[in-house]
Amino acid sequence: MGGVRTALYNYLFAKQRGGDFIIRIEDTDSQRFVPGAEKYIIEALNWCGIIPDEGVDADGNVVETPSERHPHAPYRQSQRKPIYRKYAEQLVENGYAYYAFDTAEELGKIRAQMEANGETFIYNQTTRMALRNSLSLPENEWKELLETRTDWTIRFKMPENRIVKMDDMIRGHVEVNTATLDDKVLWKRADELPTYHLANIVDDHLMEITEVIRGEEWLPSLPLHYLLYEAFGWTDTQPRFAHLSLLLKPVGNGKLSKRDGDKLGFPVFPLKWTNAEGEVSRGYREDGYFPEAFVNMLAMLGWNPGDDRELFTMDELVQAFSMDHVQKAGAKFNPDKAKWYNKEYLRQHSDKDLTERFIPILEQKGITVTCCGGHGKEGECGCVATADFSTRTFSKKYVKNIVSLIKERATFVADFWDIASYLFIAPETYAEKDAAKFWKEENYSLALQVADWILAYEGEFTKEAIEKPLEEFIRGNEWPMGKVMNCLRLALVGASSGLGIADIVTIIGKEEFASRIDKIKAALC
RNA sequence: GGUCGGUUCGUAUAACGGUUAGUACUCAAGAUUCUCAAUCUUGCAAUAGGGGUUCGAUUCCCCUACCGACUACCA
Repeated sequence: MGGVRTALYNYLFAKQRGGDFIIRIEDTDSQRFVPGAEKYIIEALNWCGIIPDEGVDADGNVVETPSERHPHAPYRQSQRKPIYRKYAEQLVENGYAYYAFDTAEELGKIRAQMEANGETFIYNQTTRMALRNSLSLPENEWKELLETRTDWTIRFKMPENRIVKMDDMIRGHVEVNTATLDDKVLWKRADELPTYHLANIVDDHLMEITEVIRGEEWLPSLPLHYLLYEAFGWTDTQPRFAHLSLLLKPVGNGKLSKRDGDKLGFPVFPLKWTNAEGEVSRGYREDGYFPEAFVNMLAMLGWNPGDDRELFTMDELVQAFSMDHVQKAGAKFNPDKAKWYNKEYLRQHSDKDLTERFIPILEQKGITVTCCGGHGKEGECGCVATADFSTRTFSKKYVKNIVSLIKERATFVADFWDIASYLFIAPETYAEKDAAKFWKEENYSLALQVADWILAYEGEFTKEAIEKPLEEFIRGNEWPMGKVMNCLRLALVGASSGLGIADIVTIIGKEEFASRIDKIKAALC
């Protein structure tokens, strides 16, 4: 979710200014390669409607060769391997970086030892001359190491006492003294790949990036990045930066994690994700969220339009987005609000669309949905509502009629079944509490008379037509409306819930109505 | 520990020196209906604490507290 939000803000910002949104795959850590992750990211963004202008082709593949539309390809850093070394070495030549020969194990040892003494190890001005690098070693020695060994790195030579003055589009002016910073590794001889810092600056420069909107975790690296632009002499085209606060867990402290989703019952991934260990994380898509709702909700988590509006299409977001309304503080994610957004979007969807989405669920429940009337004429499907309860076969129009009546009651399409199953299958059982409350002889004897009246009704059998006369009949007899109706409801629904009686009987038809009345008589009388 | 960032109802946020501190979600109550939802109305509920600056601070400054990020040959 956090990643999608970051991408979304980048996208909105770019589109608002007529810019391009570029996908670049930063896969410089061969140790942490996750199969399928790249494809997942692109599919997720695509589902959200965040379509890159560059980096990914129409088939959703990361572009490997430059072309007119993709002048900056390749977009995978692992494929840009040859580019970086010369930039790293240029830095060494100009005195901004140096070769370091300490192995990860050696440094780990020193670090552990110092921590045992309550000290912190930093590879910087205070320690670098005591370590093994091209600054501390005699030239002939380090040159030999450079030739013979393949596990050295290039480290940035952090200036000793400089205040780096930075600007962040969200946070404003930030200053850091370089004395507190360390000599970060920029390039690794072992796999001939850069680290994030070098790759990011070089690629942003080469790809003509004008704005970088990224997570808060990068803020501490910003001085290094500023200094790198300076060392390369690229300050005039240096991008502007914005650091987004993190998404926090709904309860307690800390950032949102997979665990929270599992524990509190909401997805933290846009799409279902299965990791290498086979652990499955649920996704918003699979949970039945509309992408518009997901995106809208995410956009409002840490940003506001400056007024009370809450519902935005992607285009409206592009219009309204503004960096100075991005929140500085971390935002706790609220799963209830996510559901509310989905409910809002659900009712905006057409009955036709919702019907199509409901059909697969019905089929899973053993319901057959057919074209109406079986006339099979092209383009006339869905015109007549038909229902056959014995074979559980219903026409599309029948389903659509129901959808239009129940969609305001649902948050997800998947709720439709729970809300309306009794319109497809007669109740098997009768809710005990409701039966005890309403199914008393003085009530159901009247209700059965009402049922007879309904069955004998000769006019047009629609809700609009029978509603009034039905009510007048009951009131005319001075029968208790609530009690009578709830007896019928018990027969029709099996519980004390659901649509109006007039709605139900006219949807399921007289025949099914009669059958349900007979059924409850046999069961409860 | 150090560096940096942050702090308005439970949550998301508005108010960019002057408001009875607004809105949405959640929750509660009422209205409505044949029930349940939906809907409508109402309600509960906040400027972390302490100092300044100012005629006046949610807003500017400082301190404290708390939260977070970073502190890898990870991104």
